[in-house]
Amino acid sequence: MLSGGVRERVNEALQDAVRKLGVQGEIPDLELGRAKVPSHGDYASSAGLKLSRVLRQDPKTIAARIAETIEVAEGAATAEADNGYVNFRLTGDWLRGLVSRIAPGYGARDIGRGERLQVEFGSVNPTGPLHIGHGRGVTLGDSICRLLEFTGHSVQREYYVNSDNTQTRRFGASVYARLHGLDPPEGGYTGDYVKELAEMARHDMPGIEDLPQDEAEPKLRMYAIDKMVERIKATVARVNVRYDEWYYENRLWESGLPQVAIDRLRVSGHLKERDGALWFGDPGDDEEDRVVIRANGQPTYFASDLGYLLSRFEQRGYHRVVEVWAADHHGYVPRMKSVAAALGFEPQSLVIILHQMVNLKEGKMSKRAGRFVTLDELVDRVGSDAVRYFYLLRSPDTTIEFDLELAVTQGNENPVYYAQYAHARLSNVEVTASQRHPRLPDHADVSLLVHPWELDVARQLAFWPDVVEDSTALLEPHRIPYYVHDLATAVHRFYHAGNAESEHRVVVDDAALTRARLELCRAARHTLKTALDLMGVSAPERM
RNA sequence: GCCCCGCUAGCUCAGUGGAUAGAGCAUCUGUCUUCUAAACAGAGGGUCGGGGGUUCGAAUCCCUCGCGGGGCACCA
Repeated sequence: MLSGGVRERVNEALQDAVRKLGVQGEIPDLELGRAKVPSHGDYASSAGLKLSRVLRQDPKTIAARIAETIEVAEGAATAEADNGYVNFRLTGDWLRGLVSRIAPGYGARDIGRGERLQVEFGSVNPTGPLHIGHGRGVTLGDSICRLLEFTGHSVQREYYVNSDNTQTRRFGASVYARLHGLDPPEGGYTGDYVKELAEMARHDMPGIEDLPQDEAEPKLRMYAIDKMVERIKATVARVNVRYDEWYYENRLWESGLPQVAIDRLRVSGHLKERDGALWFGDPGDDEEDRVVIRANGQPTYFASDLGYLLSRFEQRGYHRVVEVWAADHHGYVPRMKSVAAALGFEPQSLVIILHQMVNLKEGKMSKRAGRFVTLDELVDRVGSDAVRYFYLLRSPDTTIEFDLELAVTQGNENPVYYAQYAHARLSNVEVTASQRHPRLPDHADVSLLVHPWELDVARQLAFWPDVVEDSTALLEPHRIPYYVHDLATAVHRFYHAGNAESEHRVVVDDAALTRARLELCRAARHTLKTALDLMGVSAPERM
C-alpha cells in the first residue's frame, strides 16, 4: 500500500473546497489535525478562521460553505461546520472498508522515492564498551533508519570508527602501560577492561612486550580497537541494531580525501596559517576559526571530518547525510554546516540530529574513570525490548534521568508489555478461532462490525499512516510508541468487551461474525507488528 | 560571558498557533466460572517556571528573568 493516509485525502478535499470559494494564489495553512474532543469528530480544521481575513467574511459563514460543498474521496469522512471550524468524521463504511484492505506492512509509503541517504549514528570512540548514554544514540539512529526504509528511502547505516585520533592514542598508551604493569598515563583509560585487553594482547601477540614503545603502541592500539569494535558489534546486535558499514578512519587517511578537501578549501580561501597551524575560517561567519593541521604537523579530527564529508557526498554519492549525535557535540554543528557549505554542499543535505544525555540518578558517568553502567548490563537487567521502548519513548530533546532501581524493578508495569500483550492476544484469538471454526468463510463481511469498540480500533488504524508520515518528516520516532499505546488501548477495550459479555467475543458461534471480527484482529495485529518492528521491539505471539 | 536542551498532574513524560491541556506510573473504587486480568471501567489530581509582547486565538511564536543539565581545545 503506497497511498497516503486518510488525512491526506481530507486535506485534498479541503483544498478543493477552498478553491471553489474563490481563494486565489497560496492557501494559508488550514491547521488540519486530529480533533481533540470526540464531539469534534476525528479531524478538525480552523479553515473558517484562517480564511476570514483573505475572504473578508465571517468565519462561521466560510466554514459553513466549506462543509456544504466539500466531498472527501471514497466517502471517507463527512464534514460539519462548527463555529468557524470544519470538523471531519470518518464514516463507518469507510472504516470497515479500510479494515479489509490492511495487509502486513500497512502504512508503508514511497515518500523518499528511492533517495539514497546515509545515516551515521553511534560512532563512539572505540575506547571502551557502550554505556547507557550511547544506547540512546544507537537505538534512536536505528529506528530512524527503519522509518526511512519503510518510507521508500535507500538507507545506508554507518558507524564511523575513530582509530587514529588523540583519544584512541591515549587508549593505546593505556593498554601499553597495563601490559608493563604500570598505571595509565595522565588522561588515559583506567577501567579494568584495559587490563583485560593487555592480557589478551600478551596472549595473542607474542613478543609484544619486548618491542620498544613507539613500535608496540600502534600495534596495541589497533589490536585493542578491533577488540572493542567486536564488542560494540555484539552489544548493538543485542538491541536489534544493524549497521551496513563500519567505516574505519584509517581508510579515510589512505584515500587521501582529507588532503583533497584541504586543497579545495585552500583554493577557495577558507584556510589561513597562524601560530604555525592551519586554520579553517569561513570569511562570512563570525564563528571562531578551527584548527585543521596542528603546529606539530598532525591533522586534527576536524581534518578527517573534511575528508569524511567528501567521502560521503562525492565519492559515495549520498544525496543526504543524517548524523545522530549526543548533545554534548552541539557546538560542532555550526562548524560542520559551514565547512560543508565551503566544500560546495547544500547545508540542508547535512542533517544533524542531537539527542540529550542519559544520566544516572546515582551519579555522573565517566568512561575514562571506568565507572559506568554499560548497555550490556542494562540489557541484562531489563531486556532488549524494554530498553528500546524506554529509549524511544522520549523526545530526543529530553534528558533521560535513568533510575536504575526503577529499571531493575520494572516488570509487569512496563509499558512495553502493554503493547506486546495486545499483539499476543490478537495472535492467540486467531488460534482459538481456527480450533472452534475449522471452516471459516474466505471472505469477511466487514459490514458486521458495528460496535463502537470495533470501530474505535478501525479508527486508530486509520491514523497510522499519519503517524508514519509525521515521524518521517520530522525524523522523530518517539511518536511511534505513543501511537502503539493508543492502538493497544483500543485493542484491549475491544477484546475486553467479550469478557464482559460473551456475545461480544471475537470467537462466537456465528461463523460469519467470527470471521468479520477476525478480520479486524488481523488488521490490528499487522499494524501493531509493523509499528513494533519500526521500534526494534519484538511482537510475541504468546505471553 | 556566549551557545544548545529542558521546566506541563505527586513522579516520568506526550502535546505540527486552534475549541474543554493529555498518557503512563502512583493513590482510591469496582470487574475473572475468561476467546490470555501483563486486561477493562471509573475517581481524584494543573497558575503549562515568572513577567511582558505578537493576534480573532499562545503550553506552542518573540523578548526578558529565574532554575536545572550540557557545551564553549592545536580532545572528540
